[in-house]
Amino acid sequence: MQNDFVCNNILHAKTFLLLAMSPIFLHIDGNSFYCSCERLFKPQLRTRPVVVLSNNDGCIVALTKEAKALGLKRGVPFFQAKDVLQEQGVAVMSSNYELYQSISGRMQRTIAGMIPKLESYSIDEVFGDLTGIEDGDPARLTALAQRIRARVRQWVGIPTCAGIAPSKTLAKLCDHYAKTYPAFNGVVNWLELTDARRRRAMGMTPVGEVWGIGPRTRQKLQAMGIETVLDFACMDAAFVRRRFGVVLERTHREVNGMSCIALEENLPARQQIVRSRSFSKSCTQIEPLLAAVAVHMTEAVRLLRLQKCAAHTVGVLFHTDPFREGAAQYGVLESTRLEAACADLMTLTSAALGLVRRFYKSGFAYKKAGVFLSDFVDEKKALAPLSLFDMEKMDVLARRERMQHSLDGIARRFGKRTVTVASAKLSDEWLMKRDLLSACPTTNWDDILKVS
DNA sequence: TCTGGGGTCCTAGGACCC
DNA sequence: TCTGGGGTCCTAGGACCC
Repeated sequence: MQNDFVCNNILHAKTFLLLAMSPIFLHIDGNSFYCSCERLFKPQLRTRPVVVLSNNDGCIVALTKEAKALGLKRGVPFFQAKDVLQEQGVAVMSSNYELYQSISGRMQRTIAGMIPKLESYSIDEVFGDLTGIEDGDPARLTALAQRIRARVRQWVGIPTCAGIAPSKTLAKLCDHYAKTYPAFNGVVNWLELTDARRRRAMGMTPVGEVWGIGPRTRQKLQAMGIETVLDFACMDAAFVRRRFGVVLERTHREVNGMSCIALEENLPARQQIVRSRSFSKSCTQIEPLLAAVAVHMTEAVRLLRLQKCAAHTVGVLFHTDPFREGAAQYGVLESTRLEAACADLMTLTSAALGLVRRFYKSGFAYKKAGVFLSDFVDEKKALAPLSLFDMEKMDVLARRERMQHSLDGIARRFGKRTVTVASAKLSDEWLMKRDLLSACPTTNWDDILKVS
């Protein structure tokens, strides 16, 4: 009996070890996600190339494959591409994050209903853990991925691609292959590829496509003759570590099929919150800076309270336009540590506005402003440092906290722009330019589609 | 004329301490 | 002749991601 028990345990341990050593990851993302969201409620766009612009309609951040086929590229300034866009009849849209966030939620909830463990990695991407599912049978895992794609397509209306592999980095690479080569029909499963095919695929892919290899590292690698993913995979691990550090070493292992980056189901709380925006045009007065900081602080505090934290440090940033050569430049990045951590709009806003007044200099044309919060503590511990010595101060803070609570309620019920601090209304000349903005039919009653 | 915004992690170097 | 060594904390800068 005892022996059986021990044997069983060893067996279990072995199975567990085996599973732990060979996890299987899924990566799914929306095809040209922002563009697909725009197409969702505008069927007439489905047959046209579409691009979506960054904030202030600055540059192209998302394009459909039809737009890519015209030679357009991500990151190109709008004004440079304007002629081509017009000539080719490309539909051009401003970013509508409210819409994209809402569609993203639908997409991720749909996927979450089909697999046990999910990591929401970005607005249009998820990782899933398929370890132990479908008996680990590669063909059945591919079929599962196809079912997920079909359901997202049907329920949400967004086209996706998927990759399956023993590491997150490889799963993402497989997804890239699925997008690049239509013959795969939207899913590439590393486990189903022969060794020769894997090598051929890696040999055809530029090393910069790997998750974790940015422009800088790509340049350094290329200077050493490393051009493709295959070249990179064949490098000596110790050399990679010595020359590039532990981060790239991890990526190198992942590319070789060794999982080093775990699935993170619960996103760790943020350690800082930054809100900033470029202005639609440069501003020389202090009022737009104050207004922008007040508006950004409202949103920053909303996020802070969402993760149930209080901030001990509050800061502001504002600067002139660095792209304007010859113009006088001035920039500020200043913060202050509060006596006690807090999460109320009044205290944080007045601290931030104080910093703006203190460091503002006239005679400059400002192009961007923002706020940041850091040094977070749990909201329940926020008032602790004061509690014994300064009852009066604590009373004020507690009252502000109660008021903030009411503000939260109003924002939830009537919308987040219903009540705001007066400074936010000082000026609107800095507001973002979004000339080509679409409606928000999934989050705004007034925009709901009418069938008649 | 015109060039996004919001994050994270790692490393190197300096200050300080024992 | 000869001048320690290790730990911690902080900050700035660099690199990456979408």
